[in-house]
Amino acid sequence: MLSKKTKYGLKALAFLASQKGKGPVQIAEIAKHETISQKFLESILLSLRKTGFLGSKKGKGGGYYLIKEPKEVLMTDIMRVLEGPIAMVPCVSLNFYEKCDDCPSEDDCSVHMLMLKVRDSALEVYRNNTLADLVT
Amino acid sequence: MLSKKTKYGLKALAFLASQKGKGPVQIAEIAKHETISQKFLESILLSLRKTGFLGSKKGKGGGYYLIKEPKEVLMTDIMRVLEGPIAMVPCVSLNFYEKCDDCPSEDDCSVHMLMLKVRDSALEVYRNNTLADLVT
DNA sequence: GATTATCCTATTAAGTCTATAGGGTAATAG
DNA sequence: CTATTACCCTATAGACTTAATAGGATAATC
Repeated sequence: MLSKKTKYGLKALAFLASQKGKGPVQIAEIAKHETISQKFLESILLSLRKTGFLGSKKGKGGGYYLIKEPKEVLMTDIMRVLEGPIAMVPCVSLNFYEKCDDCPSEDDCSVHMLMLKVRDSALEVYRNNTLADLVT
Repeated sequence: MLSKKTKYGLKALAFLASQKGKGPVQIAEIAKHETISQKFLESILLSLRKTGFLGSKKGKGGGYYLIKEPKEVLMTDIMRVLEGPIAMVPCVSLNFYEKCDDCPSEDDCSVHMLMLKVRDSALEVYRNNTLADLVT
């Protein structure tokens, strides 16, 4: 299940991409347009700023804006920041690898190979889509 | 994230597939071999029996056994029973469709199309893998 | 009829997710 | 310089889900 945080984050990013070139957009405007709790959205945008996707400007006329061109922003990078690992088990995660605590051996795990295939198929989608693809 | 229920269920099914032809296998034996809490596994096996994947025999010499040939059991069917929807949002789910409560319109949702692609890619993997593929 | 092993319900402990509260800080306009 | 605007940051609470446990009921076998 996709978390609300990720879903709202994606919607906000897509909205900002569609407003590209019009200067900073206020949280309140994004929240209203996408029907998202403003306070919750605030924390999501903050994390997107800290991870380098968004810039912000304070005070009157301030708001959030995209730093890169939508076409340059891969879905893999967005998803990892918002949702975390793309893999469904830590033992097949590229960026968040961990040994599964309930598995004595990865080679003997009947689930390992299947989840590897699922991860690869998801990765292919995310690698072939950018923020620009969310807008059109 | 894959739930423990699903992971344990898959491991149990794979073990039963590897023991195919040796008669019923006791819960205790499966739990020990896969290092799973026996009581928790009990409830998982029960749900797999109620959904037609496993048969069971009570009393001495009893246990669980596969009903179909491992090659005949598609991963799509197993995953839907154990994990639930394959889609990451209800609005792109084939078997568990629901309108997203936070979306006024699916056509205007920037996330919808992407999640459709992710679902399709996962489906392709699950449709091309059977229980037999977990064993080898 | 004693033993074995599945069947079934209820409950709890832990963790995560979503959202809210309440104020602090910086920039801008006049 | 001061009032206003809008982002910044931490803490916390409520709801929900998951993982696991407890305790016994039921059915089959020897």
